[in-house]
Amino acid sequence: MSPKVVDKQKKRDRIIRAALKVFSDKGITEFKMIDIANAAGIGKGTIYEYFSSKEDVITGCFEIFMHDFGDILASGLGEKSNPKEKIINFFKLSFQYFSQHQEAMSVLFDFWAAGIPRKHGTPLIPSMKYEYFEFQKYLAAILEDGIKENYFKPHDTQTTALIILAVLDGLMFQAVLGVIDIEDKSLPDKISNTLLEGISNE
Amino acid sequence: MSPKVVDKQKKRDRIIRAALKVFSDKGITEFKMIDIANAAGIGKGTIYEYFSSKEDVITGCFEIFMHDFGDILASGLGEKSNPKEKIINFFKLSFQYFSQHQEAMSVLFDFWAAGIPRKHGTPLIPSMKYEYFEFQKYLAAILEDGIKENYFKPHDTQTTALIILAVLDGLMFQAVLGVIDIEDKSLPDKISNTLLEGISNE
DNA sequence: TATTAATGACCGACTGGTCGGTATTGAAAA
DNA sequence: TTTTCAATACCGACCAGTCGGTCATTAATA
Repeated sequence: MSPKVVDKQKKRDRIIRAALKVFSDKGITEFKMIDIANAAGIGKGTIYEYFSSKEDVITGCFEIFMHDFGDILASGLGEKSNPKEKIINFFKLSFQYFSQHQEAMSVLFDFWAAGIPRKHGTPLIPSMKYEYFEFQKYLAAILEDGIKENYFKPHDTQTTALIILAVLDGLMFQAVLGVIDIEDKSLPDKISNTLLEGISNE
Repeated sequence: MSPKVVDKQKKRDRIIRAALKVFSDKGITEFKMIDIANAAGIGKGTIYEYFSSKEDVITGCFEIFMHDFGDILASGLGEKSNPKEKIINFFKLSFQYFSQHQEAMSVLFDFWAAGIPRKHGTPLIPSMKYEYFEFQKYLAAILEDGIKENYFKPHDTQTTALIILAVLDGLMFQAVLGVIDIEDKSLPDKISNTLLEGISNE
């Protein structure tokens, strides 16, 4: 009377991991459902037991992706370091994460593009804007602390937070393009130094 | 004995303009050839008189796009201004261009994603990396001048050039996402000020 | 044996590209 | 001036291939 039973969550996760791998090989615009099935070692129909549609797989992956990355940052930027160190570490941790998950980087840009609102129709990933605001708030809070504690001069922290995110986005793009080397350990320092000290003479 | 003759280049251009409009409505991953035909007021078959394939239309548009933008920069950053002003103007001109061509911004990210190399197969826009290097060289040269003329302190100009491009990429993304307002005239100044002076206290 | 999980053959909607035919042009012939 | 005609431009119905999603069937489990 007891039926066959599997760990639904675990299997869903296995499909997502397979999907992320497929995304990095073929890109979000090119992959087929059968690719994921093959990568996960299951039948195509089985995917539909865990996801309602192709779109659902993509958004599911995006959520896992952002969640993972957010966790890395939150646990890496502990309370022990000062605001200046936090900003430096933000870049270090990001670079580290992406160099350990090279396949995630190119996927990121497909997600980015899929989050762009179009004149007609909803973006594929509507939560993108929300996620972005979360990161902005997080960074702006660090900057505010830094001003209070005299590490930073008073400035528009919301805008600076966006600049920091912009730099990170742009650099990840350059890494995927092959313009910079994500493994270059001196890069995070150079970047944070530029942002902190500027390039102007005096 | 003389056949009907049309200005091939002009018509090709008309198709590209129509395509750019379609791209911004539907995105590069969603548009159909018939969309472009309708937008250009011609038959679908006619497109294939001017382009060999759907892909060819996309890469053709990319080239026009980069060409246009490069021209704007080259003519805007005249020889009369000093290196510091040039950096500031780089952001001003870019913002101006994209606020005047809002439809181009979201297309830019589709291009970006289409330029990303995948493990299997060639990227849709292989010239992306090359174009990026061109912009980097251009900016690095301005920075070198600035160091020589004592506007900037000595630093790694290649990396800074990439940071500047990264900031621009990231901000355009934010604009498309609706996180920042591209019309905000104070933004280019804030950004160049941050890059020039830094945020550190002393 | 009851119940759930897994499957992959199948369906049908969709679309890139083709191609046979039509329209337009302007120089040359009448 | 008018007609002719060959070269070119244009068109959209059609074809062939593709792929997301379904569901009847089978397998596994307790």
